[in-house]
Amino acid sequence: MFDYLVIGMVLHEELTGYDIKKRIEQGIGHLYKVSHGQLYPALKKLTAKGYLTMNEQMQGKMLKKYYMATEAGKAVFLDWLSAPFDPNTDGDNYLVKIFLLGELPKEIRTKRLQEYEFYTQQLLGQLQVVEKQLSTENLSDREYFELSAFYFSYQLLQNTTHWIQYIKEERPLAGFLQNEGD
Amino acid sequence: MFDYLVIGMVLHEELTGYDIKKRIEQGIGHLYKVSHGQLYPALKKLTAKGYLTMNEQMQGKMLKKYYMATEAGKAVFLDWLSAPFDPNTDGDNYLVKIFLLGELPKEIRTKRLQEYEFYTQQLLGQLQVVEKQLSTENLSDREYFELSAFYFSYQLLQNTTHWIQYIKEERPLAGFLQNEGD
DNA sequence: TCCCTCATGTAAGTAGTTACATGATTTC
DNA sequence: GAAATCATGTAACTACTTACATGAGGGA
Repeated sequence: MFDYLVIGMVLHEELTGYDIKKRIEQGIGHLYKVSHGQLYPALKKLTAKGYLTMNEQMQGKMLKKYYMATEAGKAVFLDWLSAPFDPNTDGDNYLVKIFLLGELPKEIRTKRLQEYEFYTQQLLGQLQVVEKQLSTENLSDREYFELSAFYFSYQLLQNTTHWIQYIKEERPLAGFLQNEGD
Repeated sequence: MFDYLVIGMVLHEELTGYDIKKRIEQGIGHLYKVSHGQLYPALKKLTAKGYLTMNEQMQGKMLKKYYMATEAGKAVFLDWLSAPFDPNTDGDNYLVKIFLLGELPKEIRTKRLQEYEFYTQQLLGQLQVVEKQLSTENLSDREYFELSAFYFSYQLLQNTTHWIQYIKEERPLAGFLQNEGD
């Protein structure tokens, strides 16, 4: 998963390890952490496997290593990204896949987003059933805060569903946050 | 962190490993995963350290092991939970701490929630600055989906802030999801 | 001159997953 | 009688974090 994300960063441009880390952080850094102790060995491994090429360049006294995906790298990346949504492996970190989804042709992309949407709506339905069975009155402190975590999950799922519906239609992002209430 | 969560589950009642896993999953299972290959060794370790007691009981032909926190266990748990909010260690998984927050006296609890709120609002402010500098027109497919991930983070942070404000005041949970738009 | 960012790497240790392994109880 | 759930454990492997280690470049 992390390997695919790395390959996905260097499909169209040469980047250094440092750049790759920054790009990931700028996009999904609030929800996905990368340490450089994880990244540099991964770059080595992916280069050895033939999924990346490495191109050393001197800049002043600094030796920089620029990486880019090979054809083999692009192929395994697209295989991974094209695969149908699987709650077991994609349930967490679906955000990573969506972050990269622009690399897929529109038809496949839409299909994948429909699967994500279906999945989140199913989950939401399950939480709605649970929610109806809950008693939210006369709660102890303990119960109040335990339940608050449930409501947090519930809210998150609602908003995720809303977001997927929005981007599935590729509606303009500028209006995304304003339209919360519609 | 996981260790404290486990101790937190058995402060007031004896539970089996299996029960502990279920309780965690029911509360925060959508956002925090527990494997039993992680739990059973942890129960052993925490018992060896003197933070839990273990009490074996035969039920039919099944040997069940009931765990409960010792005074030492309760002490380290409360130390951990009472500690001021630290973005480095609590930034992720603040949900775990809030899940257990009912164990703290109201004053400390409120102080901790104010810290969480302050932190999320600061982050939100940062994202607002970034958002204003973004151009969201004439995006390539690639750029559209990369940015969509940014907006997801943004939305999440907005909702988290809203949620923290809500539970800080201990307002009735039943009304939480309805009041999205106010 | 100092500090921050850029830039790359290793290595020890920690944590976690997955599969292996087994068997009882309950529900349909 | 089959399937799902209850119940506990180990062990190999994988992944990740953290600290160690080094140094250049740019701006105040």
